[in-house]
Amino acid sequence: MKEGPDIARIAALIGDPARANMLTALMSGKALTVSELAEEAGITIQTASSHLSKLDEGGLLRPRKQGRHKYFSLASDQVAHVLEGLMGLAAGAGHLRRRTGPKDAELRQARVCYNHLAGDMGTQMFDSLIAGGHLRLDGEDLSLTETGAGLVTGLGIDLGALQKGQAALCRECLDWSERRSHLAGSLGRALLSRFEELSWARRDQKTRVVSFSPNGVTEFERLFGSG
Amino acid sequence: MKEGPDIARIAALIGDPARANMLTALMSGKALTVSELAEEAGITIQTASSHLSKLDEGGLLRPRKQGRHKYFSLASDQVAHVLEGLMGLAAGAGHLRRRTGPKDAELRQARVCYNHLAGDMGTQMFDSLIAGGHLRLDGEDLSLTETGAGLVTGLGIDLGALQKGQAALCRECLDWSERRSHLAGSLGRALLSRFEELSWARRDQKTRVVSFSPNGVTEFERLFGSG
DNA sequence: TCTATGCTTCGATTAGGATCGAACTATGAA
DNA sequence: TTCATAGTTCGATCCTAATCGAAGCATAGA
Repeated sequence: MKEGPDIARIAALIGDPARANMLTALMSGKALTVSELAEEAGITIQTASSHLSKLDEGGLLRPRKQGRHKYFSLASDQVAHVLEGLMGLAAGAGHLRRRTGPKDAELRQARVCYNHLAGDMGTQMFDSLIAGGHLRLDGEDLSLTETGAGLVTGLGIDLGALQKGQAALCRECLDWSERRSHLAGSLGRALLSRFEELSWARRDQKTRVVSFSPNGVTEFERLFGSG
Repeated sequence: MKEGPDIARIAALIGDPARANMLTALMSGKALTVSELAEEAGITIQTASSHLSKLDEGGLLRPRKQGRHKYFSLASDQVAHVLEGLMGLAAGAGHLRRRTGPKDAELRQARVCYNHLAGDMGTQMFDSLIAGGHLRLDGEDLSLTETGAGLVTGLGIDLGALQKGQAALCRECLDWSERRSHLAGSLGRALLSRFEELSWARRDQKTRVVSFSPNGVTEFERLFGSG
């Protein structure tokens, strides 16, 4: 009678309207701050903070501190999957929220974040590397797998030289427009440099926009295509 | 900001310990009466009755009156699927319930997930079917190949009858104890039924444990052996 | 250093709902 | 009919947890 995992704890976490609203907002895949989630749920920041620590403790969220902000995203695809299932039960047809309208299209598509690729293409590359098993995320630590090393070397990047430096090879970076992770660290920097060397991409001199050539787009899609 | 399906309402229904216990009991696939479910949850019949009408109103259960008894079962595979997903999250968060007894080991080896085989043997069968080319996984879609159809028919299952129903033939279901996929859908259900018909396996009356006979183990290994 | 902002903690209040006793209805058996 | 069993409804109690004001930290920027 009392066997199996404690499903009630998790379900009760999702079962509060305020928390459910926050989780629904996070289904966009974006990371959101405490204040944003508070507004999303229609409650004060204090209350939101309390809710978020409960959700975190329950393993549903993944928090990341960045400066004085604290970003939350869903802990895993598994969580998203369960939430979607619940939505299916609740309505059968209800669906996701609309996205925020693109303001500066070029910037949102591809731009430089310090020294690596950010924006839509940055997150796409990151997601593809994870999905393809080239990059592995263990808690906070990001590491390159063997197949990932092969992919990078195949692009003509000297991995040994990168590993000599004292900077981390792989790091997650969260940027403000997509609110999702993309690849930073020395590898992230090397990849963008390599794209430029291959004339796949070119940085605009005055803005942070990164423009891809037609050939660059093709190659990028071949390597990191979502289809 | 309050648009979209009301996931909180459904999750709150599952989030009460007493109701969660009843739902977990119903994961065995059997229909249970109000009194049985009350005992299962450790509450009085009055309270159980109140809970059950709420679950019914929420669309999670399917009630059937039979004489002066009222039998409840889960409303659909979809409900079972969400419950199994929640178990996966709970198990992942380390919120396993209480003592791990010998029952727990049996549950992990082979159990009923609503109406199909789960646990170690469930995932083993699934993996074997994939590896043998009997089942093909394309993204989210799972389909039976020609050789798979042959295998199933050879077991004495009427594939044509299954395909007539409106339920999906093959579906993936995530296993909370193994954290891997096993086979759900009408085919998953048919396979378990067939194992029972052949006296290879037998469901425990009170728990979700599935016990295989010595001969059943042999046959199962012959068909889905990992060697 | 000082100020502004983002978040957390503490305490008090309050509302919702889980629970059970008791009474009531419905079905089946004698 | 009368009795027994299964389930529902009602009312009162009680307890959990959501909520927010206020104060306390922590970080960024000047």
